[in-house]
Amino acid sequence: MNISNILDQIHELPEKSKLALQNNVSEIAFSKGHILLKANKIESNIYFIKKGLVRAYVERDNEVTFWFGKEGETVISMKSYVEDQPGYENIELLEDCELYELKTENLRKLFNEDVHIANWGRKFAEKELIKTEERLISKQFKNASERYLELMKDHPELLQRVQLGHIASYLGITQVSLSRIRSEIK
Amino acid sequence: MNISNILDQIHELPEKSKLALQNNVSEIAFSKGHILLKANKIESNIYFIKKGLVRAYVERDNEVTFWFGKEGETVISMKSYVEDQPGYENIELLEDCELYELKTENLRKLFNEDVHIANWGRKFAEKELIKTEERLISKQFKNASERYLELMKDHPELLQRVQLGHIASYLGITQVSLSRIRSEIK
DNA sequence: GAAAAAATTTAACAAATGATAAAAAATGCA
DNA sequence: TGCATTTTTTATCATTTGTTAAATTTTTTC
Repeated sequence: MNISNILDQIHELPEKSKLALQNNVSEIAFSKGHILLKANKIESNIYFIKKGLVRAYVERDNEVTFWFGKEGETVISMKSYVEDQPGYENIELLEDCELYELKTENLRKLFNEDVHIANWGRKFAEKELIKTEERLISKQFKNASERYLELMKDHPELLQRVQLGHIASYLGITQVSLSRIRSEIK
Repeated sequence: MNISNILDQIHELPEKSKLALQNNVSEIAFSKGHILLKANKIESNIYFIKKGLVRAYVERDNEVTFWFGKEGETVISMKSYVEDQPGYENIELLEDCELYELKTENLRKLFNEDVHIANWGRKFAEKELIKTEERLISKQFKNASERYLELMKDHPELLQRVQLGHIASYLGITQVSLSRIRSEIK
């Protein structure tokens, strides 16, 4: 997935604005297991995933996974990006990844200079918001097995690429409960 | 809470841009029980709450409340606003309300014309996103009584203004469970 | 202020999920 | 290939939350 497609997929941009963004993007690769963003730290970059898979998790007694990101998606510490404050999430690579890197600082400059890029950034946040809102609502009505079936339907490839412990955590249940649910479904 | 404060609280705006926004805002009042936004309908306005309290809920077998809005907050069907598609939420007034009304269509025009307003819209979505993300994470680690205590701490006034059935639904539990939790805490 | 309606609590039992431990299966690596 | 490690499943019991119904309290209305 190339950077031009990724940017357009968020919101279409005039050629000139898109180039301005692309000029601030560099490519970088890390291998599986690498921690890309760290909790309790102000992050100064955002990343677009060219290839690979990552997860966001919060540490408490246990680790709670609350997001998976794959090709075309954006890796970002919202707290850093929006409020310039340390975020709560760690981002771990679940596969070797190729990434596009963009400095938040440069993006902010572009937001102030170019109305198209400002609206692109607005669309980005709006779309993320809708996804998050839908998950919150799903969590509020559906029990664990319904949420599992929903995930299988919407993102079947995740089940191939992610170990079940992380999936269970993402669904808000223990791995043991997920195993039980899976055995009941068959 | 006046419109100028509300707009600035989202993100500060140069005087000229703020006036451009304010010129598109009109005042309107409805009484308790009124349904301000309807599910399965493309909404063409957004509202800022000058005075009063509302809730957003989704209908299934039962009603699930997933948001409360009070003075200074924005009432919006994200699906309509972002994707021009019918939203899933109803917005009901829990108290008599005074509102500022803004046509989505006019706001969109301003987004394209004024970089300050585009960035204001970006900040709005970003801040809403952070709030939603925090709720999702809270839902993922915390059990019902922890979430109740958190709500009591962060928004104690809600408990005075909203009936417990709605609070229970917002917390993702039944009213009976909430009663049990409340009796165990005392 | 009394009757009616609505909201909240209590109780008893059912169902879903968690915790812990052990067994089985899959994966990684020498 | 075969051993060690990690992941997943299974089993048992504990805890939390849901369901239903009834009792109590609060609010609304006449």
